[in-house]
Amino acid sequence: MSEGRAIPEATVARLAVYLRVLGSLSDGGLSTISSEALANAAGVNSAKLRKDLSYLGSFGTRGVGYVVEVLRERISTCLGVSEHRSVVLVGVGNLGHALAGYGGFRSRGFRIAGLFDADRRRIGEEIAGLCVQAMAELAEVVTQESVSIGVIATPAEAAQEVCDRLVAAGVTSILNFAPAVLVVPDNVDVRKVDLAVELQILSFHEQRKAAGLQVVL
Amino acid sequence: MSEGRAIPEATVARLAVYLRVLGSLSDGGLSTISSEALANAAGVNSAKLRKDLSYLGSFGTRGVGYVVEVLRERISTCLGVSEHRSVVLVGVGNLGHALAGYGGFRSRGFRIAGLFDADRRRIGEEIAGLCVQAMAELAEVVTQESVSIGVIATPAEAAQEVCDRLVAAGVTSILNFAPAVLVVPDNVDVRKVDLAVELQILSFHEQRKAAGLQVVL
DNA sequence: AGCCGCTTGTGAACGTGGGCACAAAGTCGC
DNA sequence: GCGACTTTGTGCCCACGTTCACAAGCGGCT
Ligand SMILES: NC(=O)c1ccc[n+]([C@@H]2O[C@H](COP(=O)([O-])OP(=O)(O)OC[C@H]3O[C@@H](n4cnc5c(N)ncnc54)[C@H](O)[C@@H]3O)[C@@H](O)[C@H]2O)c1
Ligand SMILES: NC(=O)c1ccc[n+]([C@@H]2O[C@H](COP(=O)([O-])OP(=O)(O)OC[C@H]3O[C@@H](n4cnc5c(N)ncnc54)[C@H](O)[C@@H]3O)[C@@H](O)[C@H]2O)c1
Repeated sequence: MSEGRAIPEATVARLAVYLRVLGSLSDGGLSTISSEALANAAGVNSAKLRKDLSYLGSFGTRGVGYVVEVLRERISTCLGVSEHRSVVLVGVGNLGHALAGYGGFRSRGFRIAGLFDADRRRIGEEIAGLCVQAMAELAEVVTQESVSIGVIATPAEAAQEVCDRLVAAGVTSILNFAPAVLVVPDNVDVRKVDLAVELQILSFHEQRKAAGLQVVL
Repeated sequence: MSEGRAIPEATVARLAVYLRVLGSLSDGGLSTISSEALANAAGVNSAKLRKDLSYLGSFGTRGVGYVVEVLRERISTCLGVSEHRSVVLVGVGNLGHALAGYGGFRSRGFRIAGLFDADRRRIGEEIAGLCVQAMAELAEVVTQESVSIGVIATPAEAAQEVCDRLVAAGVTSILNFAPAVLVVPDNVDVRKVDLAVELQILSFHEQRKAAGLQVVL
């Protein structure tokens, strides 16, 4: 199966996980790995893993497995992180501070090209070697540094406005931490992370478990 | 369709979103809402929304829509957040601080029953009215306060160990922010939030868009 | 060189979820 | 009270994703 084939959304998400797991493994000095072993480490079914990898071409060796370095290379390229990709972060409050200082960004293929906030008092503050800038400078940084991804960590009320400014500046992918539904043009991708939603899903299953016990009693 | 029916995972996730959107709307004084309007606000298809709600029973009024308060009540109950549910947070570093201070927790049905860290220097520190406690006290708090959900915000290396302690203490749902695959018993649910994975998924689509342009040129 | 055992890559079956389209059921105006 | 209009609830079908199972392929051992 060659490169040009459409890769399912679910597969893309797992590829990112495989890449992370391979990162830990190759530190361990392992040079090849079987689908079974990698699948275990990633917490998925081995057939699924093989099918996922088959979308990238077939470069495993039957009877042996996959060469770790080739695999990493292949997945990185597919995900577009074989060289660092630039992101901007808007909203440097509680959450924004944590994100700005987070090393996992860089080690997994991203570079923070700028921090932005609307609050004058925050501007100029230095976090992890970067200065917080005014919103007015957003467009220039996005253009200058070829930023394609924007992260929103402002309050929900400001999210749509910030989103619009990011899109106007040329950003075509947005990761939104604010609990708000964003409206964007067709060519822009949005992913959202809502902590409360995650907890509520867990809560739902707790509810179920409790109900199950009731029946047993 | 009555209560006992199995609710699809995808529906549960959306119910949580509907609940959030209803929160903003009922502040607006609206007493009823049509599936069309709510679907728009939540960014989904109206047929899908109606099907989702139908799993909770049929309590809409044809020709009118749904009574906002009834709807909120119904979804809250289904998700098990009609009264506050207790959670503990382990790992009060950069991310943990932000989470501990986050108001969206409480307003969406959760109460932080305890903050825990392995670092002696962090113990005793007060955040949002709660003191950081030693890991040794974890089990007691979980039991005492009927905590069912644990949030892990420690480094990846410590995640499995922390997870094991949470499970041993009686926690049956875990939200994991550490980039690590957790192994848990069957009766325990795990959800993970991995920022880098989210960014890599966006990056993949950027890659695609760029490839599309190449073809055009 | 040939055979054996291991692992990949994938066809086919199955299950879940999404969306259309419409009948059923209610409201509102007259 | 009746008819026109609105909106729900859902049957049906299609697309996507998961899992099983196995033939094909490769390395290593004799
Ligand atoms: N803190 C958490 O742990 C957490 C967890 C999940 C989700 N969230 C969400 O993330 C978002 C940020 O949370 P927080 O706790 O960091 O809030 P915060 O209030 O501490 O920070 C928000 C920051 O955004 C800035 N801001 C406000 N309006 C802006 C605008 N129009 N343009 C640019 N910057 C603007 C503010 O100046 C502030 O610095 C919120 O939507 C929150 O719901 C937070
Ligand atoms: N900071 C971010 O924005 C961010 C974003 C995404 C994911 N993450 C992940 O979240 C986790 C925490 O990130 P962070 O930046 O807050 O790290 P951090 O180092 O600032 O905080 C980690 C905390 O965990 C505590 N800890 C370590 N081992 C422990 C143990 N065995 N038991 C209990 N507590 C222990 C430490 O004392 C520290 O307080 C990491 O896994 C990181 O990869 C962080």
